[in-house]
Amino acid sequence: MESRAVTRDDVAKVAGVSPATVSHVVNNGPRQVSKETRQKVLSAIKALDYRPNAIARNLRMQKTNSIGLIIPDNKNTFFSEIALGVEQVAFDSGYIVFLGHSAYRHDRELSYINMFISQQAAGVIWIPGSEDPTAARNLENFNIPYFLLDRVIQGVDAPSITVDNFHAALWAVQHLIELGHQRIAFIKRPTDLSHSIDRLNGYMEALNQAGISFNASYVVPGGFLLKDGYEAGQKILALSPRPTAIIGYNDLNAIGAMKAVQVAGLRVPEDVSVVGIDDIAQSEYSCPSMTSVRIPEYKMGSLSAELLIQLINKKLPEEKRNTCLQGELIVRDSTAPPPPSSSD
Amino acid sequence: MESRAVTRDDVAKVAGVSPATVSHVVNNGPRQVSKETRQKVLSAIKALDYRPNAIARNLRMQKTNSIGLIIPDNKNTFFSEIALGVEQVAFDSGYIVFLGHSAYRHDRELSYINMFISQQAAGVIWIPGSEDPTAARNLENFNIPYFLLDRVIQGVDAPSITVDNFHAALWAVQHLIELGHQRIAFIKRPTDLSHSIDRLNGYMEALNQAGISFNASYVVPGGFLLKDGYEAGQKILALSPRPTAIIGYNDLNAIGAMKAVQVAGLRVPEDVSVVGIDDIAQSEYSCPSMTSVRIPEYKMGSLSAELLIQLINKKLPEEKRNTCLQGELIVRDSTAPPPPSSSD
DNA sequence: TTGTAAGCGTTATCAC
DNA sequence: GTGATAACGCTTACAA
Repeated sequence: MESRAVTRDDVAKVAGVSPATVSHVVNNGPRQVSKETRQKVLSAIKALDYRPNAIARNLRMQKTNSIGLIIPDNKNTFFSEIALGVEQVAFDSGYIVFLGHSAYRHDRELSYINMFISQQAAGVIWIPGSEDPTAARNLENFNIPYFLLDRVIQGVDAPSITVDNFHAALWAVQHLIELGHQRIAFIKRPTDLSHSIDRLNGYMEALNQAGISFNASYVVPGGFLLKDGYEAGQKILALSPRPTAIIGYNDLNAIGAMKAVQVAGLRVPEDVSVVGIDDIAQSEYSCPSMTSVRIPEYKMGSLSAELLIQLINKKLPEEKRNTCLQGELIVRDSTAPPPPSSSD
Repeated sequence: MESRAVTRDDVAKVAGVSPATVSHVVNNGPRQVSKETRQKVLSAIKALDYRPNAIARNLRMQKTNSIGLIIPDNKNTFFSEIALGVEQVAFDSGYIVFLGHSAYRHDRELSYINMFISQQAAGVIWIPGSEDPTAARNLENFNIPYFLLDRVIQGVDAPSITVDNFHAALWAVQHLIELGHQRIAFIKRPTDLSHSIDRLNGYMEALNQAGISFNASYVVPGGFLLKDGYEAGQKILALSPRPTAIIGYNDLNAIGAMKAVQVAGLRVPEDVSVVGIDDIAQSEYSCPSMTSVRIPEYKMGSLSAELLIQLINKKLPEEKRNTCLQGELIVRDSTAPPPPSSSD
């Protein structure tokens, strides 16, 4: 039962050929094998149910076909769709994906990077959960190609795929301003990273362009879950004068904020408009009155895998080294805002 | 730049000791190393930034520390939480996870199983997307321990962690019957697997126990996404006499059905009650009036990894080979149903 | 067209 | 307490 695994030499023995010939049949080259010999080898392989040992192959070839992927949290649909995109492309290209969660912690990030180095990963795709450049430097020291996703790290000049977060937020605010809103609240990420800072900057720039003065109390921190948005929404609704619109820095907290509005007995969008940045929670069904700036997260994953594989094969064109994807405004609340209240 | 990787021999040379000694320092044994020698080795390791090559180690040891995981679809929160649970436990135990998506297709499932065999995975965790036993047989032939998650395969006697789907559905229906409902519709999985059959059986058994005759037209197929539930909900609302309650075979299609109810100008739960099986979409915020039977999907993932590792180490107690987890009824709509319509 | 053998970076079994 | 050396299963240059 607990018998030794079938190796290439076993196949060679049964087929009555040399081990090298078996290799050349298995790999379809680089040497020619006569039709007759090939047939003998193939039937021996089938008879023994021989599976080439990828570990031995990897050691000999000094390279693997595995790609390391680190995302902060697979519970967050934004990241799980990215992981899906990475896996699909990797699979189609014969790569296999190691999945790690950083939980936004740099020590876990670093552990995974070090594991990937040990495992001789062919490349790494990675959504940084912190600003620490150590992990990136490690990969560089070991010449492992990598792509940063969604966020960049200050001082690290690496291949990356990001989203134009500045314009995503800018468009969201402009949309609301066009509808006549003046008091626009913004739920921001509690601990800032490059992408959340960009969104906040887009928010401020849009206000600035419209000549609306910035009110710091309208910027409320909140996590990215429904309950976080709910709580942030409650804080926002308690402000005076009450904002007439809320932008969530992601779609889930926007939906949570929307619930807070409804629970407070107010209507969306007649009393308070809500806009989410990103739209993975399928708002057209769950929140038909919520406008969103849709971010192509699946595309981020699939594209990053595609480009990483090009990078591994040293075929990545320079102009694709840093790609920035645009979000798309999906308008679902065309209703005009309420008439200005007395304090305006 | 493109220099050869630092190996154990390089470290030995710099430290002025033999390669074997380096190994024993790196692995903390099995041999004793004098404090002085150890220090020389450690500083050489640091100076050269030496990382042991896991591939070479795996080949020599004839085993790896990787676990293969196959889920149908990472976009589905149910599966992505499972993946999260698996990864957390694996990481804490020093294992690394290969992630594969089957997309419910057996050919992809089989491809991944074969990749895992090639990669000499220490174990496999796997949510079967089909009833085909081939993949399971393959793992058995290669003595790779595995756990089936969420579903079982007919004719395959394997370690498994499942959910008591029968009672999950039974409780959902009993809850509705207690509220006075008689016409209860059920959104079922379009293509049946063991777990969805169990849910349907639970539905029928509860009706049976309550002496309510089964109405086949009240069982409507629908996928597991919001839009699928929305469409199934529309079909259900068009039935005559109209059901007063809808059970979704998962929470997302239940939420979709709820939207259909609202769009039709009806109230939830006064006109139509909705119950979802599972509750990962955080219904307390997104659908405060939807009752759910919560299924512990994170626990499924973490427990499966824990037990798989025990199985790998031949320490799995027989009684833990097949575990069935219970769902939990979360009641959010205590409102009584509308008075019976004329046709009753 | 095929066989032989070196070597990938480890661990483990020998000696010393 | 330490140093040589034989595997592990494979790819591939070199012989035949």
